[in-house]
Amino acid sequence: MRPITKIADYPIERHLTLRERIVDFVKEAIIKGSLKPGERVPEPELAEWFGISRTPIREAFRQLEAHGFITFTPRKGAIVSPITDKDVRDFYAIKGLLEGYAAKMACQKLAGEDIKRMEELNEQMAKCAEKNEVKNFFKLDNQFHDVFLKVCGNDKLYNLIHTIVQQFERFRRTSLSLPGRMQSSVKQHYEIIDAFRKKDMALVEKLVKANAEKGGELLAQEILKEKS
Amino acid sequence: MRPITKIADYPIERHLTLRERIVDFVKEAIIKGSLKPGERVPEPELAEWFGISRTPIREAFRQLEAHGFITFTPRKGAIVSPITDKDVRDFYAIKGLLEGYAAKMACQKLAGEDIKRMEELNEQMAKCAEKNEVKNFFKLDNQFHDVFLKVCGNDKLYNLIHTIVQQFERFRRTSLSLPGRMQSSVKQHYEIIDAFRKKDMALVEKLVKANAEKGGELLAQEILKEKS
DNA sequence: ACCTTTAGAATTGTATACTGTATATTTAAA
DNA sequence: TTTAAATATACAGTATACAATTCTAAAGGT
Repeated sequence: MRPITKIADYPIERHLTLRERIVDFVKEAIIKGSLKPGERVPEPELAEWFGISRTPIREAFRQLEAHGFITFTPRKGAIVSPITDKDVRDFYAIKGLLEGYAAKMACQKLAGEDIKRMEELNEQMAKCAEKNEVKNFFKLDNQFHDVFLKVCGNDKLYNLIHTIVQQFERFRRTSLSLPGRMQSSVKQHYEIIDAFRKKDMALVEKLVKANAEKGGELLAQEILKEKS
Repeated sequence: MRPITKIADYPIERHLTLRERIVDFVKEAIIKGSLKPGERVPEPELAEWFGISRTPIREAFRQLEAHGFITFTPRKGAIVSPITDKDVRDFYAIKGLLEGYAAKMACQKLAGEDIKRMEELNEQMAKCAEKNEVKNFFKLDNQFHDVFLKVCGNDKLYNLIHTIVQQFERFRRTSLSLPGRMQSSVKQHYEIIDAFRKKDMALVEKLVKANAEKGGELLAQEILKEKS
């Protein structure tokens, strides 16, 4: 018989646990917008839907709760965390602060090739802006920011920003689709790239912060509109 | 018969769920240091110890994991999250940034009575420093920072700083007990109060940031020593 | 003596079942 | 018709049981 153990030598496609799959699913649903803020997320319904027991779902809920995606109200069960315009402003003030700092720290370390990559990404974003391709623009924008966030050297900071941003992905897309927003973002990015090239730490920090705050402000207004 | 429903009128002492109690217990154990970084936290053992089933424990673990207290390794189970000196430096850079910003924002809003409270707290801290009462000093220090963190007006920021700080409580105490650390902290606080009184936003930000960074640096060194 | 295999122990992941409490609904009485 | 009480229902919390996987260790063959 052939040595079956050979299988072990190949990278085993680790099957996600049910809990992990539920986390991914619900998170995705919230981000995509199919689950709206305030909407109930009933445990038994999910269990039935997936054909599994409540146990892994409850564990997933704890994780989602801890990351701010869902909120537990004593005997109402779980609902998608509602977000007010103040929440957005608060969070984006933090995001701007953190990203600005990260950019400042990355400033010296940034290699020429990093800057080149940012330029390429921004050019692609410009194209997306022309064609009004929000989804692609969104992806590229994340990659753009990732360049200097990774380089800044503070891993905790990188993770923290990611956690924060993730909670607002559901609104960011609608914000980007506002008329002219993508174009103005591209313009801001060029300024940022320029500042990076000059290695002007203070300017980089200021611009990145301004970029975040601008986005936050638009988002906040968007949420206010949705509410009414 | 007397109307039993009257009972409902009184604030019912809501009993904590087992999960919540486990979370508190483990968190406390980690903070106090009875559970050390890298140490295993076995599910079945806790279950037996408390005389309960594994279910609430597993849910508690998800929460603790999400907040960075424990780490899951695929089939090793849970261990207390190890912390390197780099982790501390990274986190305190963030903390300094956030607290500095919070202080700056609070600067205008701070009432005379708030400043008075900070002064009182700092005087008590000075006494603790003399008597070398680390535990009390620690509490007062938290209250001191809470004054302007609450006033800053950004609730998310307040929560975020709390989450971060909590993870390092286990090290902060040992750091405070270093010779002269409490005294120097008290001195820094007086400078901060002074800046608040002058409503010098830039100075307040700078001092608060410096205060955090100083603490972080000492902590990082302390951890390096413990490692060796 | 060494490698392989296989049985066993331990541990995580999941399902099912039970319990207590709260909310909803229905029924009875004023 | 309104209110109050009682029953039913739904759901969160918890316990127990089982399945699947992995690590350990001992047994057997080369």
